[in-house]
Amino acid sequence: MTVEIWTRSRTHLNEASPLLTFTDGQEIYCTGDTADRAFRVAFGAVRVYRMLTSGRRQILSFHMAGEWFGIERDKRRKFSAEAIGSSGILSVNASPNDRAVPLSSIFLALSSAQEQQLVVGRPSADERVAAFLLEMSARHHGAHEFELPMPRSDVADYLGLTIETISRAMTRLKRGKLIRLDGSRRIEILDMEALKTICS
Amino acid sequence: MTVEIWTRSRTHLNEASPLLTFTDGQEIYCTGDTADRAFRVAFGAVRVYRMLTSGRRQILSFHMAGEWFGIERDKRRKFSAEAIGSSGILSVNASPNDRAVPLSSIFLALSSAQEQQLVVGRPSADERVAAFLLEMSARHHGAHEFELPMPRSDVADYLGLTIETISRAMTRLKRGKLIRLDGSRRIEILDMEALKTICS
DNA sequence: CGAATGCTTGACGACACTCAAATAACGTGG
DNA sequence: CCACGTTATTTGAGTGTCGTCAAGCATTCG
Repeated sequence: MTVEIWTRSRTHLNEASPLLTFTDGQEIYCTGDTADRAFRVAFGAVRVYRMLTSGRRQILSFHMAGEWFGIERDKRRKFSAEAIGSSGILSVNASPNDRAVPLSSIFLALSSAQEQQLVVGRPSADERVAAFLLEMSARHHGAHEFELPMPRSDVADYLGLTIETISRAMTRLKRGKLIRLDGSRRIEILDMEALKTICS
Repeated sequence: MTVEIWTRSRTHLNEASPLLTFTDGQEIYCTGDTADRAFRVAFGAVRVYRMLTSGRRQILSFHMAGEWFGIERDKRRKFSAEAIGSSGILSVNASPNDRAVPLSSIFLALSSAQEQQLVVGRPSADERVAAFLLEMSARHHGAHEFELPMPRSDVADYLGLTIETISRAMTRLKRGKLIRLDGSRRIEILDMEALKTICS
């Protein structure tokens, strides 16, 4: 159930962009839905994923404040989207070739997918986790210290690893003085260059 | 060295689309080049890839006749492209938001990248190889029998595996009567449903 | 026919997954 | 504010799978 709070802006004269609020884990859209609208994160975060019949979940992308998501080519959605924590989402009634969705955001989605394709193609767990931390840092404007909005299970399904392997990789990076952990969510990158070297 | 043979068509009044021919392994563009043109495969095939400092090569995508490639967001190319076998390429002088490049091809690139992201995120070699064979079949209009244009080493770098693992997975699928091999390039899919089941 | 290349198969080690337990973090109600 | 229960994360032990190294085989081309 989505609750409409207030109308934030209008991108087109006839298209309202209401701000919807979602609680942690709440569904924003689902595989099979008609893909007749695009979304933008106002606050909080979002995960876009697909379930396999085996029960495995594969997360394609995370989206933070300001980012567009839900841009799909086909009429019916191939993926699902959920809020991570309490989140605010702007919904735009827009077909894919509508100008309400900037072309740059489509290219950004392409670029991100290609980048992530290369990350999960890496053989080593440390490389994937290092790449993930660098991506998260970049999303926080290159900050060396930031908070992960998602639990380990999300990171695991994003990197194609298990939570145990994520945890062990984190521990190795911690022992190597590349990062510092404050709780499991708060990350401080101590050696950015070393992380980049791991990713080659 | 690229050889211009003849002018195939004109998508804009001021933009020629010459047909260029490339030999096996010949470079079409390279990381760092200015991304001021898009390409389309006339015949043959193309691999788009990136080299890591470790010497590892990661192939992002293969492109067959009729497909667009070389569409990148940034001014300078992040990837390289090579011909697979003797290939003909149409070159279009076009910026990303130029209408010479159809929006649908950008969405196709996005969709393909997301799909491949999910394939390489799978833990098992058999799943990746099965997904690859299904993709290749789909590219041949769903044919059950087709010829792979690329060697095992390309498949390996595309799936994030080694040639040995590719070979073993192929052998397992062969032994399970899911496929038949005629040489190493010619594939016949004997049990399409079983392949799809493997991919869940 | 011989050499070169590409593919397959085998042996072995390293690393990630599974199952299991311990610890830490979190939320709730007293 | 603390005690408790719940969930999340870390750590440990053992197994399976993939990568590495090496050899054997097939295919192609001169």
